[in-house]
Amino acid sequence: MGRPKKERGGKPVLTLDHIVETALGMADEQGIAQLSMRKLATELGAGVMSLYYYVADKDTLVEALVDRVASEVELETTGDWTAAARQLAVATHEALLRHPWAIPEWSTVWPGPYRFALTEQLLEVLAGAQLPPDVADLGFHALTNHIQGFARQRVAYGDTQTDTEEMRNRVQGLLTQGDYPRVAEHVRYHVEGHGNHDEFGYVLDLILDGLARSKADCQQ
Amino acid sequence: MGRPKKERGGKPVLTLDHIVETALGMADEQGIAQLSMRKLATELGAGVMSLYYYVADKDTLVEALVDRVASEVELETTGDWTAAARQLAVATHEALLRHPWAIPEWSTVWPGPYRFALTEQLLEVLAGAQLPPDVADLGFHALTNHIQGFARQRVAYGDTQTDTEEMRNRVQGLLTQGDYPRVAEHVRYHVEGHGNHDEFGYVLDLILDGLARSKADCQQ
DNA sequence: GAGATTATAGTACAGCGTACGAGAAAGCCC
DNA sequence: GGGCTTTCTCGTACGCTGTACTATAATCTC
Repeated sequence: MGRPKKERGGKPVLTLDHIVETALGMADEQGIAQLSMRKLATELGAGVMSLYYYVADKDTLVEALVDRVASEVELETTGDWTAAARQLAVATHEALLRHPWAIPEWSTVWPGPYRFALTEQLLEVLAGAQLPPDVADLGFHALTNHIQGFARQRVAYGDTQTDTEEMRNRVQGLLTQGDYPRVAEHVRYHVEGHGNHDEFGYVLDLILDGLARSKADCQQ
Repeated sequence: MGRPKKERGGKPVLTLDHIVETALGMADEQGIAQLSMRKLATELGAGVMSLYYYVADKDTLVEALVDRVASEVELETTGDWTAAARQLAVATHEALLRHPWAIPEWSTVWPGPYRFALTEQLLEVLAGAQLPPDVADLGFHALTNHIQGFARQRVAYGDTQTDTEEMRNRVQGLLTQGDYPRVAEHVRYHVEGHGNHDEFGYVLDLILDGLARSKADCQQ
C-alpha cells in the first residue's frame, strides 16, 4: 500500500499535518477570512486540488484548524479543583489569544477530538469538586462563557496585536463623543486597568470563589 | 432635490429600510451564509448595483442587520434593578433566538446605535443597583456572556428550529459512543431538562442572586 | 509485466463582492 | 421652455472563491 511518499514533477510531499500546520500559520498571520484553498496550496507549493485528497471540505479543514488550537491546551493540572479549573481556563484563554481568528469559530464549529477532550477534562475537574449538580452546571457554563466572552472582547476592542487603526479610532470616538456615557465609562474602566492588569484572572477568581462559596454554604 | 421616488423601466423603488428588512427575512430563512447581494437584489426586484447606492459594503449591510436585531429589544423596564436586568437579558436572548444567524455576528461586528443603546441601558441598570464597582463590572460581563453563550449553545446543539439532521446525528453519536462520558452526561443533563425547562432564566437568576448577595454582604 | 491503488494536479464552472461608468428621471434656475 | 445638476438605477466586467470532474504519474501487489 502506497505510503505518502509520492512526487510528481519534483514537487514536495503533502501530509495532513503539514497542510494543517501551514494553514494555521497563514490564519495566524492574515486571519481566517484571508485564508483560501488556492493561497494555501501555493504556500505549500502544490496544486489546489491536491489538498482535497487530504481534506474533504474547506469547512472540515477549518474544523481541523480549530481542533489544532484546542490541542495546544495542556490538560495536566496540579492542585485542588479550583487550581485545576483555573489552569484549564487560563491555558484555553491563552491558546485563543494566540490564535484570535479561532475565537468566533470556537463555539460555531462542531468540536474535534482535542476540543472534546478539553471539555471532558473541565467537566471531570468540576465533578471532582463535589459541587451540587446545578452549581456544577452553572460553573461549567460560567467558566466557558467567561473564557470565550473575554477573549472575544479583547479582540473586539483591540486589546491584542490584531488591532487596526480604524478600530482604535472607533473606540476613541466612543470615548470622546458624549453618546452612551455609561458605555464610555465602562470602556475607560477596562482600558485604565482599574489597578488590576490581569482582568481575565481576576474575574475568573471571582467565579471560582463563588463556586467554592456555594459549596461551603451547602455543606455547613 | 430628488426624493426616493424614482423608477426606471417600471421597477419598484428602493429604500434602506426596505433593503434591510428584506435581507433580514432572507437571513432568518436561509442563514446569513446564504445571503448574497445578488439574491437580495433579485428578491427586491432590483439590479445588484442598485443596492450599493444605499449600502457601502456587504459588511456594513450585515452591521445594519445585526443592529436591526438589537432594535427589537425593548429597553423599557419595570421593577427594581434585578427585575430590570432580567427583562433586558430575556428580551435580548429572545431576539437572538428569533434570528440565530445573528448570534456569531453579535460580538464580532462593531455595534450599531441600537446595540449601543442596549448596552448603555444594561449598564445604567447596574449602575442604579449601587453595586461595588468590581461587582458591577463582573455582573455586566457575566450577564452579557450568559446571554451570548447560552444562545450560541442552544443553536450549536440544535435546540432551535435551525437544527439539521446531521446535527442530531452528531449529538446522538456523542451520547451513544462511550468516549467523553462526562460530556455525554452533561449533554444529557441539559437535554432531559433536569426538572427545569427555562434553563436560561434559571442560570440568569443564579447570576442575579449572586450579584444581589454580593451587595448585601457588602452592606451588612 | 499487468493491474490496482495512491497521490497529484489542470481545467472548468458557478457563484461571489464590487469598481466603473452609462443613463434615466426629477429638481432647480433662468 | 431649456439647460444643468442631483438623485437614483443598473449592465458589464474583473478578479476572486470553493470544488466537481478528469487525467496522469508513481508506486504496490501479484
